[in-house]
Amino acid sequence: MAVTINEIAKLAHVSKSTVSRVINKSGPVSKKTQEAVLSAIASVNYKPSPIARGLTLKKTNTIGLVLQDIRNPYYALASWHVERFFRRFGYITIMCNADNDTDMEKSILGAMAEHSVDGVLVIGGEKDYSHVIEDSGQAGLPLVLVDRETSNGFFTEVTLDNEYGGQLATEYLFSQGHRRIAYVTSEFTVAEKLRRRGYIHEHRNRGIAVDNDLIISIDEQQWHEGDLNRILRIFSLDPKPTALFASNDFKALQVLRLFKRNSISVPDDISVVGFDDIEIASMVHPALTTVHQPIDRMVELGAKLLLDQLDGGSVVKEKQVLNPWLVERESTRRIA
Amino acid sequence: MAVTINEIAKLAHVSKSTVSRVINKSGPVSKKTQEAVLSAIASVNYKPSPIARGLTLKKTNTIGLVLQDIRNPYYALASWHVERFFRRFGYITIMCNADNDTDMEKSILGAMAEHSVDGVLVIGGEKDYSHVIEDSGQAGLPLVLVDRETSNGFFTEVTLDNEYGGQLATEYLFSQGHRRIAYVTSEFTVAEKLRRRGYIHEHRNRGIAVDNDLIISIDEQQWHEGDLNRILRIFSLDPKPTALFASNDFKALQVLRLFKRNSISVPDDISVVGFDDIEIASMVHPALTTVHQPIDRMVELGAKLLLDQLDGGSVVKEKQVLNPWLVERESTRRIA
DNA sequence: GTAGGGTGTAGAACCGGTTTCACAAAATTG
DNA sequence: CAATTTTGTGAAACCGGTTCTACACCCTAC
Repeated sequence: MAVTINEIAKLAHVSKSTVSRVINKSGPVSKKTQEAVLSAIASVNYKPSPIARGLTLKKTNTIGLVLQDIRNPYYALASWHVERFFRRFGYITIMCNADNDTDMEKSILGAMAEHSVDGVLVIGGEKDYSHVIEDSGQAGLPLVLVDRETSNGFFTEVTLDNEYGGQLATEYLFSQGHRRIAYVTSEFTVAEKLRRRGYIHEHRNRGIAVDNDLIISIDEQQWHEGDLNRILRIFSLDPKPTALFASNDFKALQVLRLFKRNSISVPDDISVVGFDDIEIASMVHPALTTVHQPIDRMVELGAKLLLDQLDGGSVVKEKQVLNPWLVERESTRRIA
Repeated sequence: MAVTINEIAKLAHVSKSTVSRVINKSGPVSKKTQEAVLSAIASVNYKPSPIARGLTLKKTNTIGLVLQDIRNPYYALASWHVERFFRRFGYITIMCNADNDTDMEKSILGAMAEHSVDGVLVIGGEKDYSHVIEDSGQAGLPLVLVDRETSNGFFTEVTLDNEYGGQLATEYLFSQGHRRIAYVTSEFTVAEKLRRRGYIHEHRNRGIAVDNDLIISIDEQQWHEGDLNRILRIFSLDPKPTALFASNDFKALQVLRLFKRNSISVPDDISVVGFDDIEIASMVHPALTTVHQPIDRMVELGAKLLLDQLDGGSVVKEKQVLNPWLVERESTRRIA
């Protein structure tokens, strides 16, 4: 179908090895033949096949991207950065969703190895990663983990300091005069557990006791009537909380909606802080004060580390931890 | 690195052609040798390389997905469906963002052809597609377009009946007793133009004159102060509109936010209808009444058509048009 | 009993590249 | 000017598969 190296060789009256040399500058070629080959290439718009090339070079210029669910804006944004980054360096990105399923993830990793990706970037996911060590170790596949906490030090990792983030949100609310701060979370993810730790840690720093009645953990993706009531019940506590910290923006938005329906004004009746700073956070009313997670930087750092590995650079089997920061918007206010 | 067909051949004391025959069931093999080969394969966990295979078979089990911007939830959802669909059939999806740039799109298509994808699915994008005909035609690459209006009939296409959708929204508002309906749009996309046509068409059907003062076209991605004021000015018209139709949910959400800031109640003071039914539409308060675009079906139909083409089935160079439907939520109400 | 028709298998060619090797011609050196 | 190195090039091997061809073997049939 497409034009091959042999035809170029014929056209330029040289051998295919010479053509290869010209293309890759991999050996001495006289000025004259080089021009002949180049013009032959140009005349038929020849592009060497990455497949054939990959066969001998063991390099496909393809990287695998494993994420949990592209429908989640968090991963969508991350994958946007990944694809953009690697395209700049001539790589094509293969994207697969693991849907928070470890088995799926394993099979995806297998498929990627089969398809001879040069390296894999894994973003997110909560379970420990030891089960893929043998697979990836066996394949010797360069692997970088972004936003995935693991206990072992086998991988190159980039994560966010979630505990510090939880502390940041809490500290901010304290600084705004709040003393009773509710915390809405789930115990699904490692990140959320760490954020909770930050919340508690900051209370300790201030010498303020943590009231467990203020911590509402809802272990459901979809909130039901009962869950909503549990949140509303914080208003019958004495003294009432004046602020609420949600373990992520998605939860914060649902809280915002709940309050609106029940004619509870934010931030007049209660201040609300989220976590992640997803795009919608600035679009709702009141716009959400939240802890910003610099996914762009995390992903780019991860991508860069992977690229370094591919280019034969030193392998950094090290955890890089980035810091979040607080973005002040309309959902919080200072109180007396 | 990885184990090859030659080692299997050696292990099973047969030739590599026999191994190939066993794997692909492409020729007669005795029971005994088959078992020997199979057990050799199992013993070392051999997986044939898709790269080497692709070289002769000209089939890579890879499909290219071109979209405008994965950060847009619309495309994110679409790509989720695409990836899921093709993975079921053993295909890997390569995803690239064109960022609404035709040149970029062209180069992406080139890169995909180079990487020998078996077919390409293009989702969205507004410009005419004729510029890629020569490229893709030359490469003979199977290509399916989803949600991309083209004038020529060169491609297999799946689109939404946007005009009907515009009509649907308008008709619904009429049926709820509204007579003065504002329309907020931009003239960027073909889809929006068609939706506007539906809005006008439905007015004609009802014998109601279209008031051009009610049509507000803002040709900016990001709305500024002046744009917002233009929208607010509809309330000084006489008679005031009682409903507003936005050409997409993103605009509708911004309108909702604008109204909230100006203490205009939705749906009490004015009803609002959007278009697309993006996920956030049901999460805001009041939840948005909108025209649902069945991206899932569109994408799956497109993917299916592409798959048919890959499997050597008949090529449907035909435009398939799906219908949207209205989803009633909280942002609209019946008036006297 | 031997010609004809399947099986079952190995060997070789091929896919489209890269790379090693050999060798001739040109350039450098003593 | 002979000896040696450098430069330029083609032939061949290789990457890991698939497929075509050839051939041996066994079975049926006339």
